Amino acid sequence: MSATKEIHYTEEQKRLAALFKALAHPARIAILQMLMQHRTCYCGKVTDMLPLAQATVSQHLKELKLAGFIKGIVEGKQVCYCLDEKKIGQIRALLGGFLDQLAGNDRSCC
Amino acid sequence: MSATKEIHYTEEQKRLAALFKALAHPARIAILQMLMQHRTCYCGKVTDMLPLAQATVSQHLKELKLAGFIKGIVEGKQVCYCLDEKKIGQIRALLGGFLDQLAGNDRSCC
DNA sequence: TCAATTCATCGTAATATTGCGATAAAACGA
DNA sequence: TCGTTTTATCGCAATATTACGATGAATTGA
Repeated sequence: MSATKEIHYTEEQKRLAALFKALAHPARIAILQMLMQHRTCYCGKVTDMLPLAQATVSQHLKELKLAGFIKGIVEGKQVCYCLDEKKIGQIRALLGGFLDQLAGNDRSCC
Repeated sequence: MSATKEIHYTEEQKRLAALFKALAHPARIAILQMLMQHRTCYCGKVTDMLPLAQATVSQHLKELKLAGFIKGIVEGKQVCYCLDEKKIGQIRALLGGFLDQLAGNDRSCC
């Protein structure tokens, strides 16, 4: 086993992968699209619009929140979820930058 | 259970999620970055540069290929992997479009 | 206070992903 | 032909994800 084998992934690689992973489920895509379109973004409303139980939706919301895509503001009994525009801007720069590099590359070897 | 509960995810949501999932692992990010930087893109070379066994790398390459990011051209004993620029262009348009929508949104409710 | 509502968390089952060694398949060179 | 090299696939173990019902915590309204 060569020395390079010992090298771990870079922080950037781990960050990119984690962000992509947060988007790697149709339910989470659907939630984000929902938050783009509606103002009504209470957890219950989200649950109504997805083919999932409330506990499962709550879990997906938690993941999106952890990754920085959304924030949840407690409003009495309910929790209002909405897009975290500031963080999404940063995320988009990161992920978009990666995709641009990928597409902008001109090193076809085959 | 309401009628809306029966609704499945849209094809677009499933497609986006599947593409993001292909990028949701640091090893696959590393492979793509490697293919961006080097011309040498044989499977063995990729294996040398990752902290993974050959069988595992082969698996990751397969996933990237299935998702459309790379193609593998058999050259004698070896297989030359490289970015599939055409498909990556389409993928970038799709994923980038989603990210742009997400970021371009101005409906903060909180 | 009490019941109802809303959401999060816990425990758990089912499934998917990741990783590896062993092995198969294909091509090459001697 | 035979051994070597390169890559893919198989089988399996470990871990992670997904989903749900049950339950807990907080708030509201009666």
